[in-house]
Amino acid sequence: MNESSDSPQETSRAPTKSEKTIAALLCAAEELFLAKNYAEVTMGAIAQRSGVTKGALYHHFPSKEDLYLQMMHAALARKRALFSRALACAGTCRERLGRLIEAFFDLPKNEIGLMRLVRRDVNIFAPPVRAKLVRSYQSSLPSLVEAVIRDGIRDGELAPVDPRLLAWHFVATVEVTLGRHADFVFKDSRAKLNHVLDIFLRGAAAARRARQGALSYE
Amino acid sequence: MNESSDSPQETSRAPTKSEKTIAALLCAAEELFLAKNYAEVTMGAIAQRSGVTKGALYHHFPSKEDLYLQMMHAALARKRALFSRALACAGTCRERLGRLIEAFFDLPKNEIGLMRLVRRDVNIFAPPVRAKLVRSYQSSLPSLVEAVIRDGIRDGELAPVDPRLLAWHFVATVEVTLGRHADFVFKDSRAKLNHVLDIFLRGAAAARRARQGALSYE
DNA sequence: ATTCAAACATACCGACCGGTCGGTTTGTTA
DNA sequence: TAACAAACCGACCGGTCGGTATGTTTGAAT
Repeated sequence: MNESSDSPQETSRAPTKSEKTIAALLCAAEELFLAKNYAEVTMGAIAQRSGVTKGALYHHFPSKEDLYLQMMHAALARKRALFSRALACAGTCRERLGRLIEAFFDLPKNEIGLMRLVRRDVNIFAPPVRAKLVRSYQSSLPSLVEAVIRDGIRDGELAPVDPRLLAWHFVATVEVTLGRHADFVFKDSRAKLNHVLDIFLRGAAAARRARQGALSYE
Repeated sequence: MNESSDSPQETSRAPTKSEKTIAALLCAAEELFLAKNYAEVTMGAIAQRSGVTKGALYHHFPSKEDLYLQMMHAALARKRALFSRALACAGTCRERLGRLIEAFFDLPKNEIGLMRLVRRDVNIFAPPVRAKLVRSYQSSLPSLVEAVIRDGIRDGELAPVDPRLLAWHFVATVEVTLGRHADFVFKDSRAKLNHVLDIFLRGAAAARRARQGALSYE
């Protein structure tokens, strides 16, 4: 691997040959890991799809696991940056979460798929690696949501429930609307967005008109 | 395999030697598939844990995939029977769903784990098999919930949202409370139960006399 | 007791896959 | 253009695992 020119702060210079290869490998890995199970994706297949050989692959990545993790961490970092921007604006909790969902639904299919993939695949790695992956995922979405929810609770907009737990509920609610059936129920992503916010904030019970003036909890 | 004495209607007679072996194999498969990833569980390991050899295993099950599927289908059938009983009682939607959650939380750890396992592993099978697995899971829990929810909508207790979608939201809400963090937040499963019902029915928004005076479960 | 099929055990095969290694190309520098 | 290192190739290895072939035991019916 070449750490020589890899700095955490990306500068936009002309891409090296090596960098282009690495990018191609990471891209191929994304597609294949999305399409098939971890165990079924072979290093040979990844190399082949990248137009290089296994030798070249192992020149840049020390192992299959490392390739997967680098791919996933990069993907999660992209999401974190995107979602952070979406949540940066001021407004009510509902508005900010709406922005987030909007950004999420506007993502291309494969990018959304990666967010589901990581939740599916964490369990196949040993504890130390798994923990790192979980943290990476955590910081890419749930912890961002948690911050917004914490604000919402502080401002009396949300019920005083454990913020992290609420964040997970929110993520879970969004994830439900990613299934095929949801596409059948809602005509556009705007409808989905409102549905998610309504379900998460107001729940599934009926008779939810009069909720404005009531006392808050305790 | 011996289909000779396997009838859909189980009669309680003395278990054949072969049946005991099959049961041991299925049991071992459960434990191993729960503990490790599908690809990492070897047929040899399953046989060894059952106290037999690979030859015996392949005498009863034609393939690894088939063994996994039989194991999972049996597990899901158990759940379906249990949950059906829990939902059979009359009452409000909230009460019936409460019964269901109760039954769910009372399940031993490994049985709960199997419900999560199937959602994790569906993606590793080819479409025809996957579809069958999905249907099996679907009928073990979500479709039961859907029926209750349909009643709730009919009676004006729930908002007129697509019942199937609501059922998935409910399942997702329950699943969130299975994490480690939830055990840290709630002291007992009774607290968890009320939390799930509150979140699912009323949402996360404040401005509601949430827990105290309201009609909580039972 | 004989028989015969089901229920196992043992040894093995073939395929695959992650990873390695020696050698070759390519590009850069002096 | 000589020299050197990074990039890359492709054949190969060690090991594993699903699955099979074949022999041996059990047990119940005849």
